[in-house]
Amino acid sequence: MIHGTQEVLGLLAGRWSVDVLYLLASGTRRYSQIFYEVGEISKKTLTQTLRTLETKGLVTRRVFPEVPPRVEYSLTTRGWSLSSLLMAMYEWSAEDGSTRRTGHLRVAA
Amino acid sequence: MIHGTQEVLGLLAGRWSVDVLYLLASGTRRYSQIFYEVGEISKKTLTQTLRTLETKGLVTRRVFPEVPPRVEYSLTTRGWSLSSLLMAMYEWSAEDGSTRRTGHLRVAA
DNA sequence: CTGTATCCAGTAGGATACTG
DNA sequence: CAGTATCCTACTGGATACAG
Repeated sequence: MIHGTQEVLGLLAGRWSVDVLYLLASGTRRYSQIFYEVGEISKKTLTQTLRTLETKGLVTRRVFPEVPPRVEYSLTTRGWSLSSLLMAMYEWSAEDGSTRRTGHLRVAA
Repeated sequence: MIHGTQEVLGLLAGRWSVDVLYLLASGTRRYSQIFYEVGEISKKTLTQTLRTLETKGLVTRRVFPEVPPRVEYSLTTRGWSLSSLLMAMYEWSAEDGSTRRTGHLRVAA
């Protein structure tokens, strides 16, 4: 179990993986779009992050042989699958937040 | 959503956090027990990991004023709550493994 | 037994400049 | 536009020795 869990965390390793994954979960993006939308990242790190995510089978890289070059990134099926886990983490943190404030779960009225 | 997700990943940051969490999920342990059961960790890093988990509210540290000293670590409620998320990650990785081999989910006969 | 103190190496990631 | 190349800093964690 430890191993499987670490495997998931390994997929999400790196400062920017989650940001990129969330961004691509809202649609295919070109390199420069990601670069600007994701925020403070350097090009070196962005390229590195994208390549790593590609190697892990989470992201697809599609090159269009044009001038100037165009490269589009999108989630693979596996990437989409993993994004549901990202949502689960977000939901846990939200629930954790209200639980820690109120001492119990807030139930809809 | 990114923020909440990163918060969860922050709780699990560090090479040994998940190992310690899983270990404590199987019961309270003394310092030296964790040290030996977790494997290759150094004492410095173990102490650091435990203190960090304590600060994050995932682990409780209980000191018994004896000679020689005894210190017991266990999960807090929040730690238990988070461990269900660890299980979700494990289950995703297991499902991911069979899906990637077979191309579809394996269903019980 | 349960740590601290000190030193050190490996790695992630930023800054900047350059390329096809 | 979509990267590479180079240099550099900060942080994580291991090794070892020492302490209460």
